[in-house]
Amino acid sequence: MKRHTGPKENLSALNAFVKLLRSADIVSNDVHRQLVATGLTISQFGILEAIYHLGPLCQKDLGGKILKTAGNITTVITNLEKRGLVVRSRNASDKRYFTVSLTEDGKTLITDLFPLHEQRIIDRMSCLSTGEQLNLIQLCRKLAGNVNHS
Amino acid sequence: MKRHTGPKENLSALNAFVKLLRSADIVSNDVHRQLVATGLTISQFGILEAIYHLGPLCQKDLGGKILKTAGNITTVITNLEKRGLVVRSRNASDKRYFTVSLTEDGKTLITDLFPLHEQRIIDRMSCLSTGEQLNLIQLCRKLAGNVNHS
DNA sequence: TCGTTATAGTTTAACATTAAACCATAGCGC
DNA sequence: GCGCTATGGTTTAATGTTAAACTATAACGA
Repeated sequence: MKRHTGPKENLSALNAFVKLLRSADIVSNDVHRQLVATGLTISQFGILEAIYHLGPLCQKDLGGKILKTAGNITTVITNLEKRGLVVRSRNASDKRYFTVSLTEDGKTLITDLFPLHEQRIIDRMSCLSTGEQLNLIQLCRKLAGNVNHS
Repeated sequence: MKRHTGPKENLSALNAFVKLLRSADIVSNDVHRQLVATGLTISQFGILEAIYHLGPLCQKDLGGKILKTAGNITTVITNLEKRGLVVRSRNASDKRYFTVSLTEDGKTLITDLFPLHEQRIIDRMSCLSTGEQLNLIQLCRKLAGNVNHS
């Protein structure tokens, strides 16, 4: 078990880090650019998408889904609520929780938007073959420390 | 040349997209978490690092390095200047440009911080073998549309 | 030279984001 | 029931972030 690796090994680690962050940034920008036209931010879209797929969630769980802090979730949910796209409701049995659900307007919007979003992702990722995509998924899974989950 | 691929191919594209963004997010958070103690934000660190490695740059180029908009660079540079870590100087031959350089304080700080930062990256990426890191670099290069650059 | 266009940077308004301090509710042990 | 601790959510202060409108300088063509 070798503790210190040589400069060459380190270079690939540094390069991989930089390339990973940068490509994720570029791809994310490309895919989300059109969101501007809908008046939604990336985080707002992420919240709508999460509830759309998983059903009503509490703010803590939503924070886990889009990897943001509790304070931030408060802000984003408040802004979505102002636009009438979601509603908070107190959980009766445990009053610490809110359950955040889509309104009819919110459901309509995300139902319209999601297929287009999905297609943009498919188009953007098409520069990789299916085999390369699966390869990338494996590497990212290892990096995220996520060994068994789908 | 097939235009429409089946649902299975699409699934891997969607999955790769989600995993890419999420793993980049997780890795970035892990590596940058300790920056809080230095009082620097990720963007501020990125600017210092860019000038440290490339020498004085104009704001436009700095924006290209950390992939942020011009308005944002103005803010970040202003905050770095307030802390005395960088200075703006007007370019004499073309007065539209500023050249942003490190002050002595800025140089000292990034010189101290960078080796630790580098080591954290190496440690964080060590869950991938060198071969896997090179593999990841290739895939990210393709995704970023960056076919020839190192 | 004048008008047009391009480019670097700033400003503005709105929202995002974080860490840290805080509030309220819940759970637990005595 | 009373503290203690844990947990979900909010608030605050500071900074980041964007798109869009704007200013200033430069480049270019008629």
